[in-house]
Amino acid sequence: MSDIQLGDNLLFLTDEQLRQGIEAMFFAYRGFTAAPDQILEGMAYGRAHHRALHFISRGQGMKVNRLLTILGVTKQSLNRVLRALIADGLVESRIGRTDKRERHLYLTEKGAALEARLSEGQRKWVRDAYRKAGPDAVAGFRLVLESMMDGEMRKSYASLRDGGQ
Amino acid sequence: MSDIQLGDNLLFLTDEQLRQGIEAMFFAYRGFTAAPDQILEGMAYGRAHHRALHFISRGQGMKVNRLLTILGVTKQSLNRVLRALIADGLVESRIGRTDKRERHLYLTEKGAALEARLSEGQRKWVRDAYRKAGPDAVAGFRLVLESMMDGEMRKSYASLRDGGQ
DNA sequence: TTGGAAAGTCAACAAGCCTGACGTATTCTT
DNA sequence: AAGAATACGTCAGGCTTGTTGACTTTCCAA
Repeated sequence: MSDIQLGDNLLFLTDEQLRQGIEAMFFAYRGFTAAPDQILEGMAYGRAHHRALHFISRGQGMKVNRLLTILGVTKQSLNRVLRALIADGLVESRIGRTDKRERHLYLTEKGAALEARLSEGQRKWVRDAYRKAGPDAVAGFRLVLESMMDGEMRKSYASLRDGGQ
Repeated sequence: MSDIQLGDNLLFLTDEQLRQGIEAMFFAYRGFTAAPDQILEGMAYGRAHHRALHFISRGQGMKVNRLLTILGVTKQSLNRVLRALIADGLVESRIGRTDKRERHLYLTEKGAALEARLSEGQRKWVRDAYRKAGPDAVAGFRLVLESMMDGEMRKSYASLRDGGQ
């Protein structure tokens, strides 16, 4: 392919530059999941449980369907995870008041405690990286990640940020 | 925990900021893998095969052990993937000249063709995001990702960049 | 009242990771 | 020369997380 790509703003994006970005993303994501994975190993939970806890924590009372959309998995896949969390008393599933078909998901105290433990480890890890890189880099980091999201993702992302249900 | 963290350089890192970073990483990584996944679906290969092809392409003649370290998986796990790629004529495994225990991995023409197809899709995707975000943001993005890597990862990352064996 | 949406369940399966144990060829060390 | 170490491959079995397909229950709304 072409060696050099000059964008709108003279952005130099050689294939080599892009490859390095791809590899950086790969390695960084591994580190990103390492901390919570380590806490979870030995417990009967995995990454999927962590993700469910995280997003339920973010939007208490969230409907199952919304969680499904955010996670981007099938309901059958989520169901297995959710069933375990509910059975173990980490998540409570309450029937909707106005629409009784809906199930609203809440973390119990026990669930919130585990979520906090997982979250703290991961935040510390991100914070350390942010500190090393500095505030300007962080702003750029966020901007690129947001540019990477397509319409659906950005909607989920924004709704979490704004506390939307 | 604390609401506001003032770092060395007045970096503001509320828990909310950090959570958003975590979520952005989660969503972005989904998009990151979507393009190659789509190309691969229907073929008999998955993400693991893509990764192997990518890194073999980056370091032609790479030893199995090095690929193992980069990927961070067990040899049994890699072996299944590699066996398929070799059987299908995408990867060639040559016995080492100086040390005959070693196997050196090369992409065949066919392997290079698939790798290129996968890579082009992913590079296009990254390039689009980079364009949207702008060069300053890209520099920050890279800096944060590199800050996220621990020692081992950074070594792998740097060695690929420098063409080290 | 009937069609359809929302949620849940069961079954079967695959990818991709893991551990443990073992085999083989080769090279290094003593 | 003998034994230890290295590099790689393989068999067996298991776990998590994802998939599809088929089906039921509950409930809303036209």
